[in-house]
Amino acid sequence: MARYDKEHKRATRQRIIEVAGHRFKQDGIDGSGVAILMADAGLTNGAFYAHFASKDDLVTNVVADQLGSQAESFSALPPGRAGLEEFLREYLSPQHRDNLADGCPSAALLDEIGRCPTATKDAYTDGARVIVDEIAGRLAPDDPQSAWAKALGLFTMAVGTLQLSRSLSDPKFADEVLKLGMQNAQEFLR
Amino acid sequence: MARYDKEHKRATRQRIIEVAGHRFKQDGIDGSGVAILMADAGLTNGAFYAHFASKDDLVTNVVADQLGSQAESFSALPPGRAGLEEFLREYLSPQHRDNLADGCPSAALLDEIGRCPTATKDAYTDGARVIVDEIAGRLAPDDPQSAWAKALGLFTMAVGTLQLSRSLSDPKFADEVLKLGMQNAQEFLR
DNA sequence: TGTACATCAGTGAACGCGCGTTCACTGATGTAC
DNA sequence: TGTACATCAGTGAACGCGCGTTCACTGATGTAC
Repeated sequence: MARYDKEHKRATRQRIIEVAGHRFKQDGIDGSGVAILMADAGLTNGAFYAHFASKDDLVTNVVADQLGSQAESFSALPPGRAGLEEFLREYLSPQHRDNLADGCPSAALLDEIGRCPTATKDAYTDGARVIVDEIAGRLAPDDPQSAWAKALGLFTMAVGTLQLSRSLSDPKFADEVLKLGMQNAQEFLR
Repeated sequence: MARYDKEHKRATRQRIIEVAGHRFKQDGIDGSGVAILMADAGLTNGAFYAHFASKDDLVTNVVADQLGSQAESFSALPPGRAGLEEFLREYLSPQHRDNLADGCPSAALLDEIGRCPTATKDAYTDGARVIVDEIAGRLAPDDPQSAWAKALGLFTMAVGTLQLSRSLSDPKFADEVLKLGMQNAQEFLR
């Protein structure tokens, strides 16, 4: 029935979602037009609407995908606090700061997501819950509930620290912010 | 010599900077066109370039103005830690979360500022230094240096917490995030 | 095995619109006499 | 005091451009016989 492999269209759609994730984080959501996203995916702009109802629809899918990937990346880490500390060390590194496109979606997009329609915020809400759960579970494996405040503190401080370091034109100051951010994070882990 | 009061043009320029601050925080920098900024100021778009060299130039001035105002607002607070706690209580309130336009420029614009040209980041860098200094001075009046890490932790966590609360579609979750954020902030103040 | 056909992912030009920016101009103002 | 003039902050139409979206179409594919 289908002219192409059943998977073909699904794979293309997924490819668009992934390149859009990179582009959005690099240039912002408002700053990334549909035409360039499609060019990134090796397609022309007209094909976009065979995959998504609108740019907003894509944004919602990108947010879900990005948060999902980030949550998944936790499973590649050593278990418990050790893995969390490793995550934070990479998170608060100059490499992560200087590589917007491959980095944390929250740090790159959080204040734009705050202005997005409800559907997009829904996707973000679901994704954020999973990530904070994961952090809390590593802080207190026996009673994650009890560590939710700490987990939230770690998450928000890490996001804020990365954003701040990215907004400083003085490289020494920017590096210092990351270093002190890691110091504060370790305070949370104690 | 001048047809109008010497202060007239300066006042208009300042009015544009202030309404642009509100609009940028509400709709984002990319999301706010020059025409609507000028309409907000009660003017037409053509007059813009008598006051600023470009939109980027305005953005830089807005960032400096916004951070300066925020720094100034600290002087209206009670001295020492008590004032800091009062500030944080207002900062992490649902009212602040739901009032983008009058709120913290960092929470509303930080990841957009991270993508701005150097001149804008310079303005942000100067402004941020003053604010973190202010926080550190309240944490450790005798040796502000020693409290810089803590001050930075408080600032980044507060910014991240507000941004997160604004991005959640579940109102209970969003309120909980603010509550737990204040709990974490108090941990820093101890 | 070879040919005619139906499918449909993707093309690329076009839509109206708002963007940042330019510019010839207007008209209210303070100054000169 | 009253009139002609110079100033210049602000007007509003226009520029080329990229935006999100639409649509008639192409052409590679798998199917039917």
